[in-house]
Amino acid sequence: MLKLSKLTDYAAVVMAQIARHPEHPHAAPELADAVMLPHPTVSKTLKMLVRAGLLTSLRGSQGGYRLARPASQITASDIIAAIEGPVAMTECSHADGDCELVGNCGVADNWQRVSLAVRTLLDGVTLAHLAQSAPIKLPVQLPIQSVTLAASAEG
Amino acid sequence: MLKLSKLTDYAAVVMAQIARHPEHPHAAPELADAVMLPHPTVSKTLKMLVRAGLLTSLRGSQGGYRLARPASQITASDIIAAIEGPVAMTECSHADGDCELVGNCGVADNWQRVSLAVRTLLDGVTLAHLAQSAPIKLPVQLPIQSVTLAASAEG
DNA sequence: CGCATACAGGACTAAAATGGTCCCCAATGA
DNA sequence: TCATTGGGGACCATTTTAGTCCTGTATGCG
Repeated sequence: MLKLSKLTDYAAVVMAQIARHPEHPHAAPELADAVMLPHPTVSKTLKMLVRAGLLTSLRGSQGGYRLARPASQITASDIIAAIEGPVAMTECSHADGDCELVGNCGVADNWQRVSLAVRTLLDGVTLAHLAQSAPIKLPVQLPIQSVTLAASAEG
Repeated sequence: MLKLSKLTDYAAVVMAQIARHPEHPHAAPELADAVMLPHPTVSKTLKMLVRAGLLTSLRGSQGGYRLARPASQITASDIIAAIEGPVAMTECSHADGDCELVGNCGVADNWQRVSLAVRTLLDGVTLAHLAQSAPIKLPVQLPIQSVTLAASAEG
Protein backbone atom coordinates (compact mmCIF):
# COMPACT_ATOMS: atom_id res chain seq x y z
CA MET A 1 0.00 0.00 0.00
CA LEU A 2 2.81 2.38 0.77
CA LYS A 3 0.28 3.99 3.05
CA LEU A 4 0.53 6.76 5.56
CA SER A 5 -0.48 5.86 9.08
CA LYS A 6 -3.80 7.16 10.34
CA LEU A 7 -2.08 9.52 12.73
CA THR A 8 -0.19 11.08 9.86
CA ASP A 9 -3.42 11.52 8.04
CA TYR A 10 -4.95 13.15 11.09
CA ALA A 11 -1.95 15.40 11.38
CA ALA A 12 -2.40 16.63 7.84
CA VAL A 13 -6.08 17.29 8.38
CA VAL A 14 -5.49 19.16 11.60
CA MET A 15 -2.65 21.17 10.17
CA ALA A 16 -4.81 22.12 7.23
CA GLN A 17 -7.53 23.22 9.61
CA ILE A 18 -5.13 25.47 11.46
CA ALA A 19 -3.68 26.76 8.21
CA ARG A 20 -7.08 28.01 7.13
CA HIS A 21 -7.31 30.27 10.17
CA PRO A 22 -3.71 31.01 11.05
CA GLU A 23 -4.30 34.16 13.09
CA HIS A 24 -5.51 32.96 16.45
CA PRO A 25 -4.50 29.88 18.44
CA HIS A 26 -6.65 26.76 18.25
CA ALA A 27 -7.32 24.66 21.33
CA ALA A 28 -7.09 20.91 20.96
CA PRO A 29 -10.76 20.19 21.71
CA GLU A 30 -11.85 22.81 19.22
CA LEU A 31 -9.74 21.20 16.52
CA ALA A 32 -10.94 17.73 17.41
CA ASP A 33 -14.53 18.85 17.04
CA ALA A 34 -13.81 20.61 13.79
CA VAL A 35 -12.35 17.55 12.15
CA MET A 36 -14.55 15.05 13.96
CA LEU A 37 -11.86 12.96 15.50
CA PRO A 38 -11.47 11.73 19.09
CA HIS A 39 -10.05 14.42 21.38
CA PRO A 40 -7.19 12.49 23.00
CA THR A 41 -5.92 11.28 19.67
CA VAL A 42 -5.93 14.73 18.17
CA SER A 43 -4.17 15.99 21.26
CA LYS A 44 -1.50 13.38 20.89
CA THR A 45 -1.01 14.28 17.27
CA LEU A 46 -0.69 17.96 18.11
CA LYS A 47 1.99 17.24 20.66
CA MET A 48 4.01 15.38 18.09
CA LEU A 49 3.69 18.26 15.66
CA VAL A 50 4.93 20.68 18.31
CA ARG A 51 7.90 18.50 19.07
CA ALA A 52 8.74 18.38 15.39
CA GLY A 53 8.69 22.15 15.29
CA LEU A 54 5.75 22.49 12.94
CA LEU A 55 3.43 24.01 15.52
CA THR A 56 3.94 26.28 18.48
CA SER A 57 1.77 26.07 21.55
CA LEU A 58 0.44 28.58 24.05
CA ARG A 59 -0.66 27.41 27.48
CA GLY A 60 -3.28 28.89 29.68
CA SER A 61 -6.71 30.09 28.81
CA GLN A 62 -7.01 31.47 25.32
CA GLY A 63 -4.08 29.24 24.52
CA GLY A 64 -3.82 26.68 21.78
CA TYR A 65 -1.77 25.80 18.75
CA ARG A 66 -0.45 27.87 15.89
CA LEU A 67 1.69 27.20 12.84
CA ALA A 68 5.37 27.66 13.58
CA ARG A 69 5.89 29.10 10.11
CA PRO A 70 3.79 29.97 7.10
CA ALA A 71 1.87 27.13 5.51
CA SER A 72 3.81 27.58 2.32
CA GLN A 73 6.96 26.64 4.21
CA ILE A 74 5.64 23.44 5.71
CA THR A 75 5.88 20.44 3.44
CA ALA A 76 4.19 17.07 3.24
CA SER A 77 7.57 15.56 4.05
CA ASP A 78 7.69 17.62 7.23
CA ILE A 79 4.33 16.37 8.38
CA ILE A 80 5.09 12.76 7.56
CA ALA A 81 8.46 12.98 9.24
CA ALA A 82 6.88 14.53 12.34
CA ILE A 83 4.70 11.49 12.90
CA GLU A 84 6.47 8.58 11.26
CA GLY A 85 10.07 9.65 11.09
CA PRO A 86 12.01 10.52 7.96
CA VAL A 87 10.63 9.34 4.66
CA ALA A 88 12.53 6.27 3.56
CA MET A 89 11.17 3.43 1.56
CA THR A 90 13.49 0.71 2.78
CA GLU A 91 15.58 0.09 5.85
CA CYS A 92 18.73 0.82 3.93
CA SER A 93 17.34 4.05 2.50
CA HIS A 94 18.71 6.00 5.38
CA ALA A 95 22.34 6.46 6.13
CA ASP A 96 23.07 4.08 9.00
CA GLY A 97 22.80 0.91 6.94
CA ASP A 98 22.07 -1.77 9.46
CA CYS A 99 21.23 -4.10 6.61
CA GLU A 100 23.61 -7.02 6.50
CA LEU A 101 22.41 -8.05 3.08
CA VAL A 102 24.20 -5.34 1.20
CA GLY A 103 26.17 -7.10 -1.46
CA ASN A 104 23.61 -9.82 -1.88
CA CYS A 105 20.63 -7.67 -2.52
CA GLY A 106 22.11 -5.52 -5.25
CA VAL A 107 19.08 -3.32 -5.15
CA ALA A 108 19.82 -1.02 -2.25
CA ASP A 109 21.43 1.77 -4.23
CA ASN A 110 18.56 1.98 -6.63
CA TRP A 111 15.90 1.91 -3.94
CA GLN A 112 17.67 4.79 -2.32
CA ARG A 113 17.37 6.76 -5.51
CA VAL A 114 13.71 5.98 -5.77
CA SER A 115 13.28 6.96 -2.15
CA LEU A 116 15.00 10.23 -2.81
CA ALA A 117 12.74 10.94 -5.74
CA VAL A 118 9.66 10.30 -3.63
CA ARG A 119 10.97 12.49 -0.88
CA THR A 120 11.71 15.26 -3.33
CA LEU A 121 8.22 14.99 -4.66
CA LEU A 122 6.78 15.29 -1.16
CA ASP A 123 9.07 18.20 -0.42
CA GLY A 124 7.35 19.99 -3.23
CA VAL A 125 3.91 19.70 -1.71
CA THR A 126 3.27 22.27 0.98
CA LEU A 127 0.62 22.60 3.63
CA ALA A 128 -0.68 25.55 1.67
CA HIS A 129 -1.37 23.20 -1.21
CA LEU A 130 -3.02 20.60 0.96
CA ALA A 131 -5.17 23.12 2.77
CA GLN A 132 -6.55 24.90 -0.22
CA SER A 133 -10.02 23.79 -1.15
CA ALA A 134 -9.28 23.72 -4.84
CA PRO A 135 -7.43 20.54 -5.63
CA ILE A 136 -3.84 20.94 -6.70
CA LYS A 137 -3.50 20.04 -10.32
CA LEU A 138 -0.71 17.86 -11.52
CA PRO A 139 -1.08 18.71 -15.17
CA VAL A 140 1.71 16.56 -16.53
CA GLN A 141 2.52 13.17 -15.18
CA LEU A 142 4.94 11.91 -17.74
CA PRO A 143 7.74 14.39 -17.06
CA ILE A 144 8.20 12.87 -13.65
CA GLN A 145 8.57 9.53 -15.27
CA SER A 146 10.95 10.70 -17.93
CA VAL A 147 13.16 12.42 -15.42
CA THR A 148 13.42 9.21 -13.50
CA LEU A 149 14.10 7.15 -16.55
CA ALA A 150 16.38 9.51 -18.37
CA ALA A 151 19.75 8.55 -17.03
CA SER A 152 18.92 5.00 -16.13
CA ALA A 153 18.06 4.14 -19.69
CA GLU A 154 21.56 5.13 -20.61
CA GLY A 155 23.27 3.31 -17.78
CA MET B 1 8.41 6.42 7.38
CA LEU B 2 6.31 5.73 4.32
CA LYS B 3 8.20 2.48 4.31
CA LEU B 4 7.81 -0.65 2.26
CA SER B 5 7.19 -3.81 4.22
CA LYS B 6 10.04 -6.27 4.52
CA LEU B 7 8.26 -8.74 2.30
CA THR B 8 8.06 -6.14 -0.43
CA ASP B 9 11.70 -5.51 -0.04
CA TYR B 10 12.42 -9.21 -0.29
CA ALA B 11 10.24 -9.41 -3.35
CA ALA B 12 12.26 -6.74 -5.08
CA VAL B 13 15.52 -8.43 -4.22
CA VAL B 14 14.33 -11.82 -5.40
CA MET B 15 12.84 -10.41 -8.57
CA ALA B 16 16.11 -8.67 -9.31
CA GLN B 17 17.97 -11.90 -8.76
CA ILE B 18 15.77 -13.68 -11.27
CA ALA B 19 16.00 -10.78 -13.67
CA ARG B 20 19.75 -11.13 -13.82
CA HIS B 21 19.46 -14.69 -15.10
CA PRO B 22 16.15 -14.75 -16.89
CA GLU B 23 16.77 -17.80 -19.06
CA HIS B 24 16.29 -20.77 -16.79
CA PRO B 25 13.84 -21.27 -13.91
CA HIS B 26 14.99 -20.64 -10.37
CA ALA B 27 13.91 -22.93 -7.55
CA ALA B 28 12.81 -21.30 -4.32
CA PRO B 29 15.63 -22.73 -2.16
CA GLU B 30 18.21 -21.65 -4.69
CA LEU B 31 16.89 -18.09 -4.59
CA ALA B 32 16.70 -18.07 -0.83
CA ASP B 33 20.34 -19.10 -0.62
CA ALA B 34 21.36 -16.53 -3.19
CA VAL B 35 19.83 -13.64 -1.31
CA MET B 36 20.46 -15.06 2.17
CA LEU B 37 16.91 -15.01 3.42
CA PRO B 38 14.91 -17.77 5.16
CA HIS B 39 13.56 -20.35 2.72
CA PRO B 40 9.90 -20.39 3.77
CA THR B 41 9.65 -16.64 3.66
CA VAL B 42 11.14 -16.44 0.22
CA SER B 43 8.80 -19.17 -0.88
CA LYS B 44 5.82 -17.25 0.42
CA THR B 45 6.96 -14.13 -1.37
CA LEU B 46 7.37 -16.02 -4.63
CA LYS B 47 3.85 -17.37 -4.39
CA MET B 48 2.49 -13.88 -4.02
CA LEU B 49 4.41 -12.72 -7.04
CA VAL B 50 3.02 -15.58 -9.09
CA ARG B 51 -0.51 -14.76 -8.04
CA ALA B 52 0.06 -11.17 -9.05
CA GLY B 53 1.14 -12.33 -12.47
CA LEU B 54 4.72 -11.10 -12.21
CA LEU B 55 6.26 -14.56 -12.17
CA THR B 56 5.34 -17.85 -13.74
CA SER B 57 6.09 -21.13 -12.07
CA LEU B 58 7.05 -24.57 -13.33
CA ARG B 59 6.47 -27.58 -11.15
CA GLY B 60 8.41 -30.78 -11.05
CA SER B 61 12.11 -31.32 -11.09
CA GLN B 62 14.02 -28.69 -13.00
CA GLY B 63 11.10 -26.45 -12.18
CA GLY B 64 11.15 -23.05 -10.53
CA TYR B 65 10.21 -19.47 -11.17
CA ARG B 66 10.63 -17.21 -14.15
CA LEU B 67 9.64 -13.67 -15.01
CA ALA B 68 6.22 -13.50 -16.59
CA ARG B 69 7.42 -10.70 -18.86
CA PRO B 70 10.63 -8.81 -19.56
CA ALA B 71 12.16 -6.96 -16.63
CA SER B 72 11.70 -3.70 -18.47
CA GLN B 73 7.96 -4.26 -18.35
CA ILE B 74 7.71 -4.92 -14.63
CA THR B 75 7.53 -1.79 -12.52
CA ALA B 76 8.19 -0.95 -8.91
CA SER B 77 4.47 -0.28 -8.60
CA ASP B 78 3.77 -3.80 -9.80
CA ILE B 79 6.01 -5.34 -7.19
CA ILE B 80 4.64 -3.21 -4.38
CA ALA B 81 1.08 -3.90 -5.43
CA ALA B 82 1.78 -7.62 -5.57
CA ILE B 83 2.71 -7.72 -1.89
CA GLU B 84 0.92 -4.80 -0.28
CA GLY B 85 -1.93 -4.04 -2.61
CA PRO B 86 -2.29 -0.98 -4.79
CA VAL B 87 -0.15 2.04 -3.98
CA ALA B 88 -2.27 4.57 -2.13
CA MET B 89 -1.09 6.95 0.49
CA THR B 90 -4.35 7.37 2.37
CA GLU B 91 -7.49 5.35 2.83
CA CYS B 92 -9.40 7.68 0.60
CA SER B 93 -6.78 7.55 -2.11
CA HIS B 94 -8.54 4.67 -3.76
CA ALA B 95 -11.92 4.86 -5.31
CA ASP B 96 -14.27 3.25 -2.80
CA GLY B 97 -14.10 6.06 -0.31
CA ASP B 98 -15.12 4.48 2.95
CA CYS B 99 -13.95 7.59 4.75
CA GLU B 100 -16.79 9.30 6.52
CA LEU B 101 -14.75 12.40 7.13
CA VAL B 102 -14.95 13.72 3.61
CA GLY B 103 -16.21 17.22 3.90
CA ASN B 104 -14.51 17.79 7.20
CA CYS B 105 -11.02 16.85 6.21
CA GLY B 106 -10.78 19.02 3.11
CA VAL B 107 -7.51 17.38 2.24
CA ALA B 108 -8.62 14.21 0.53
CA ASP B 109 -8.56 15.51 -3.01
CA ASN B 110 -5.09 16.84 -2.68
CA TRP B 111 -3.73 13.72 -1.05
CA GLN B 112 -5.12 11.78 -3.95
CA ARG B 113 -3.16 13.93 -6.34
CA VAL B 114 -0.01 13.42 -4.34
CA SER B 115 -0.70 9.72 -4.27
CA LEU B 116 -1.10 9.68 -7.99
CA ALA B 117 2.18 11.49 -8.47
CA VAL B 118 3.99 8.97 -6.30
CA ARG B 119 2.40 6.11 -8.16
CA THR B 120 3.39 7.62 -11.47
CA LEU B 121 6.91 7.96 -10.24
CA LEU B 122 7.00 4.33 -9.22
CA ASP B 123 5.48 3.29 -12.51
CA GLY B 124 8.52 4.80 -14.14
CA VAL B 125 10.95 2.59 -12.29
CA THR B 126 11.25 -0.88 -13.77
CA LEU B 127 12.74 -4.09 -12.52
CA ALA B 128 15.40 -3.64 -15.15
CA HIS B 129 16.42 -0.45 -13.40
CA LEU B 130 16.39 -2.00 -9.99
CA ALA B 131 18.33 -5.05 -11.08
CA GLN B 132 21.14 -3.33 -12.86
CA SER B 133 24.28 -3.10 -10.79
CA ALA B 134 24.96 0.46 -11.80
CA PRO B 135 22.75 2.72 -9.74
CA ILE B 136 20.10 4.59 -11.63
CA LYS B 137 20.97 8.21 -11.67
CA LEU B 138 18.40 10.83 -10.97
CA PRO B 139 20.33 13.72 -12.39
CA VAL B 140 17.78 16.40 -11.76
CA GLN B 141 15.68 16.51 -8.66
CA LEU B 142 14.14 19.89 -8.90
CA PRO B 143 12.10 19.33 -12.06
CA ILE B 144 9.97 16.84 -10.19
CA GLN B 145 9.28 19.45 -7.62
CA SER B 146 8.54 22.18 -10.12
CA VAL B 147 6.11 19.99 -12.00
CA THR B 148 4.26 19.35 -8.81
CA LEU B 149 4.19 22.96 -7.84
CA ALA B 150 3.51 24.46 -11.20
CA ALA B 151 -0.23 24.43 -11.39
CA SER B 152 -0.89 24.39 -7.69
CA ALA B 153 0.84 27.69 -7.19
CA GLU B 154 -1.66 29.15 -9.55
CA GLY B 155 -4.69 27.52 -7.96
C1' DC C 1 4.30 -47.02 -12.25
C1' DG C 2 6.77 -45.03 -8.41
C1' DC C 3 9.40 -41.63 -6.56
C1' DA C 4 11.89 -37.38 -5.93
C1' DT C 5 11.45 -32.67 -7.00
C1' DA C 6 9.18 -28.47 -6.65
C1' DC C 7 5.23 -25.34 -6.38
C1' DA C 8 0.14 -24.21 -4.20
C1' DG C 9 -2.54 -23.02 -0.57
C1' DG C 10 -3.55 -21.98 3.70
C1' DA C 11 -3.45 -22.49 8.86
C1' DC C 12 -1.02 -20.96 12.59
C1' DT C 13 2.01 -18.38 15.95
C1' DA C 14 4.93 -14.76 17.76
C1' DA C 15 6.33 -10.26 17.68
C1' DA C 16 5.90 -5.57 16.60
C1' DA C 17 3.55 -1.47 15.24
C1' DT C 18 -0.53 1.15 15.60
C1' DG C 19 -4.34 3.49 17.46
C1' DG C 20 -6.39 5.12 21.19
C1' DT C 21 -7.13 6.32 26.25
C1' DC C 22 -5.90 8.11 30.56
C1' DC C 23 -3.48 10.37 34.30
C1' DC C 24 -0.82 13.70 36.56
C1' DC C 25 2.12 17.78 36.03
C1' DA C 26 3.29 22.62 34.44
C1' DA C 27 2.22 27.04 32.70
C1' DT C 28 -0.83 30.87 31.89
C1' DG C 29 -4.17 34.39 32.70
C1' DA C 30 -8.32 36.25 34.94
C1' DT D 1 -6.39 30.98 43.68
C1' DC D 2 -8.57 28.62 40.24
C1' DA D 3 -10.12 27.40 35.71
C1' DT D 4 -8.01 26.65 31.34
C1' DT D 5 -4.91 24.61 28.32
C1' DG D 6 -0.81 22.14 26.82
C1' DG D 7 3.34 18.50 28.15
C1' DG D 8 4.79 14.07 28.93
C1' DG D 9 4.40 9.57 29.32
C1' DA D 10 2.33 5.11 30.83
C1' DC D 11 -0.75 1.86 29.40
C1' DC D 12 -3.76 -1.39 26.80
C1' DA D 13 -6.28 -3.46 22.83
C1' DT D 14 -6.11 -4.40 18.24
C1' DT D 15 -4.18 -5.07 13.94
C1' DT D 16 -0.54 -5.98 10.98
C1' DT D 17 3.59 -8.21 9.88
C1' DA D 18 6.87 -11.76 9.59
C1' DG D 19 7.85 -16.15 9.68
C1' DT D 20 6.93 -21.28 10.05
C1' DC D 21 4.81 -25.46 8.91
C1' DC D 22 1.81 -28.92 6.96
C1' DT D 23 -0.72 -31.12 3.45
C1' DG D 24 -1.86 -31.42 -1.39
C1' DT D 25 -0.78 -31.42 -6.42
C1' DA D 26 1.78 -31.24 -10.71
C1' DT D 27 5.96 -32.60 -13.33
C1' DG D 28 9.79 -35.24 -14.97
C1' DC D 29 12.57 -39.27 -14.90
C1' DG D 30 14.07 -43.98 -14.41
